[in-house]
Amino acid sequence: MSVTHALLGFLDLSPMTGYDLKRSMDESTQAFWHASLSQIYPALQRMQAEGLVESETHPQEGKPDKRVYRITGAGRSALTEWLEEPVRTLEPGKSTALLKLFFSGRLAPDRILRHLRIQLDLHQEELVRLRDVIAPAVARHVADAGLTREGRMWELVRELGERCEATYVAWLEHAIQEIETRA
Amino acid sequence: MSVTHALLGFLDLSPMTGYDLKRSMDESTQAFWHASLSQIYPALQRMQAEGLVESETHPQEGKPDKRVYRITGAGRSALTEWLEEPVRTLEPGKSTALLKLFFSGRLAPDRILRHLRIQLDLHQEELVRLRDVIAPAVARHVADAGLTREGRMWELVRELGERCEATYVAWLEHAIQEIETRA
DNA sequence: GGAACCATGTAAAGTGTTACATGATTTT
DNA sequence: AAAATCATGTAACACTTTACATGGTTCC
Repeated sequence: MSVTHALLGFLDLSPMTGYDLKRSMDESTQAFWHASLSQIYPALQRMQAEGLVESETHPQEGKPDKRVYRITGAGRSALTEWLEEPVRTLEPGKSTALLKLFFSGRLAPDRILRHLRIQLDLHQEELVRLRDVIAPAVARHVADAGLTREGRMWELVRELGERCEATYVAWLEHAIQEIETRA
Repeated sequence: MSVTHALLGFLDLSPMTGYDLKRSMDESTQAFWHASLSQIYPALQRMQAEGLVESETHPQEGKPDKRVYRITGAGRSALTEWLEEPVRTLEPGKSTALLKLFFSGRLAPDRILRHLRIQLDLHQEELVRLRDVIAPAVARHVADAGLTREGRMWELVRELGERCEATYVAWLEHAIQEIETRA
């Protein structure tokens, strides 16, 4: 179970609530790692039972009490151990969009084109987000908190995201043209 | 559950056993869709109960009887319906390797480099496989079976795979150099 | 006035992996 | 002699998603 490690990674940067963790993920690792709140809350409880994190409750009015989690020494050890172990296999992903395209030979060309144009929009938006929203956010965060070594990693990962999305967009344009001309 | 649709997609091309389906997936959609045998066998039974497929048993000696599945009219309808529905959201994937890199700020640079070089090997191998194994396999299959429209889709998807792997490899080389020079 | 945000969680259902169980044939 | 291929499946476990439940505040 690797939600654990993702949460430890974020909690190693600063103490946070489950809600904060979800937001952090959505704003950074979203494209290659994500988790839902109903997965995060039980995971944090389990992690506390295992001694990887500890929590403090901050009472609030009109809202549920805020529960701030903090990584423990044991948690930091577990994180380091996990980080030091290299990934030795290619992890196959899942893409419904590609699976559909793969089997779309029997579909009418204009139906395929419609699907591809929807994908093009989505990936173009993501590309813009990575360039105009995430890139400055990483830069700001590094400048503010002075997390230079961490920031270098974030920027590297973001750069891969940008390159992959650019590749995807270029391929979609190519695929659309291919199908348009041969239809 | 989309194992169902993947299986329907393959069975629409020709009748097959569960074992065949697994092999077909491994040889084609593996990078963006996969399933294990212990997922495939129960799925086929469920699909038969739902009337999406039907099966014939071919007795064999020394081996378990071969059970060949064939798509039904209802199965073909379900497949078409699914194919015609466009994918309207970006599906976030999961990459343990990227998640680790994202949190590797505290790791020693040569440890990070070791991880990245392992990844480089894996992705270079995959790139070779796509170019030298999959590309001719697609071409052969199209020539043999004359599945020209399907083949065009397969080739398009393969091309994306190749472009993405090439991008990934280039980025890994860039990341390795970055860390080597700044370490 | 409604949507989105903050903030917690539970329960049920769905999906996927790993281990187990069998056993002949073919390749290394 | 060991490993891989062919060929089927079950059982237990692990993980994820969706729906439910609550309720005040802030933005449009």
